[in-house]
Amino acid sequence: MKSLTKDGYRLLHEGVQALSIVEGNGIKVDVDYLKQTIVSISEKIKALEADYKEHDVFRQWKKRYGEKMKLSSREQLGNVLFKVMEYPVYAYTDTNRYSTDEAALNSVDDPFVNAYLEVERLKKARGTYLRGIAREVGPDGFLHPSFNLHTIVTYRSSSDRPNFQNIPIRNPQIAELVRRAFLPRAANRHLVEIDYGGVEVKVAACYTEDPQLLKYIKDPTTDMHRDMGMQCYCLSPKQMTSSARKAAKSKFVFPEFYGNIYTACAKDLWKGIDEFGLVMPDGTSMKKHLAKKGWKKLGACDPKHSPRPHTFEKHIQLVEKDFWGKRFKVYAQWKQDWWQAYKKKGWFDTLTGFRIHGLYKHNEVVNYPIQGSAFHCLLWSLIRLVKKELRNHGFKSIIVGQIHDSIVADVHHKELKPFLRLCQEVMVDQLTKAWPWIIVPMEVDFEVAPEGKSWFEKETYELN
DNA sequence: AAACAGTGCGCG
DNA sequence: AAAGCGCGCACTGTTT
Repeated sequence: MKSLTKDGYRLLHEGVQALSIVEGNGIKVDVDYLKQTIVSISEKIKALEADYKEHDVFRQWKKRYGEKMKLSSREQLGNVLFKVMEYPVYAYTDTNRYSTDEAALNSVDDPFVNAYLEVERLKKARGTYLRGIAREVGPDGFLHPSFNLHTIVTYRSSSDRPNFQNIPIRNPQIAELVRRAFLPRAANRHLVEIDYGGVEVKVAACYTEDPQLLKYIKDPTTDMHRDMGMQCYCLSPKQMTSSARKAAKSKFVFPEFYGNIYTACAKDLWKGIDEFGLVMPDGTSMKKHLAKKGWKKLGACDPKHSPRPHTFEKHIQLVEKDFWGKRFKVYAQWKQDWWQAYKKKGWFDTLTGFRIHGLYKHNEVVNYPIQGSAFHCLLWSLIRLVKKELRNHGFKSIIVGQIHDSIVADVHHKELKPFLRLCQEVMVDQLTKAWPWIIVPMEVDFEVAPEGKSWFEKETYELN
């Protein structure tokens, strides 16, 4: 990090100061719950592993490795499945070993792998999270994760000891297991999360000034993810569902914005049909519906070969072409121009006051300014709240963490509404005034856990 | 024993 | 133009 502007320097300097206060505040942890849960999960893992012996894969594994057999060795498992038992190889790693991630194991039609994946999920929760948190928690029952600003190439932040920015949430069972350990610091307080809605898309619109993207953001009657759901799965407005919207958002729109290509998107959208339980309103299956539309099977999804006709892959190739060629063509042009300018100069500037020098790939050059500046919106607001507003208002409520586009706070019950109002004023009104390059409306969403209850129990909260 | 590369997986 | 971006952490297997 050389060549910063004065504004950029000041943001990081004050950011470090504000985050050190957040680190000092810390988060209350239910240590007894952690201890008990580690024990009960260990018993569950033991019981599940006892059933392994019934399976052929386990017997073959034992036969091949004997004393050296290790259930935690994916390399051994890969050799047993793909070499010994000769299941079809799903993929290879960078160093030409058998790929044994979740997708590769799911491709194997054997009951053992389902049990194995379930146990591995529990072990991840126990090891990285329950034990990881228990190891770092202080004798007073508070956790003080570090937040770093000076080591991240994109100009976002990171967190460690433990990493507070990757606590499970997507898998509801695992989320409950881990998040029940996080509590407010007193029975009359709430854990609260305030997040910027769609901030990366909004910042992308500020850089690219794409009129279509701006319209989607400014006109609340439009919905980009809904439109893309209809297009990807060939649905009419009446056939469209919220699950198809979610699938399109996470499997097409965001990946495309970050530079993924249609082959990978097609594969994920196809997988998403089962993952999101997508069916037609009349009960017919989504795959049958797509076949009727002329897309009969997934296709090879190999970037080296062009897609075969009547495949879903072919369809998504056309959707992608429309996405960048028609729908967001100004965004596409911006990416080209931005990349060309970088190649000529050797650096690029962010809207938040940084000049980024060095050797970067195309996707990095077009993604970093957007990811970095989106986080800087959060950082600016956090600084203003921690170093100024919360003090001036004499609040007992404090900020205890930060997750890229959201703030986690420990809030006194009596201060709940004024605290949220203040956050909204800083994160929306004050920020927009301070940074005139923000040419779209910002918004924040609130989640609040009941008084004295854990982080797992947070719920959407309407401020009025 | 410590360090390293590789793999996998949790989050935004 | 390249074939999504970033981060931290646990674990294996190998080397120092």
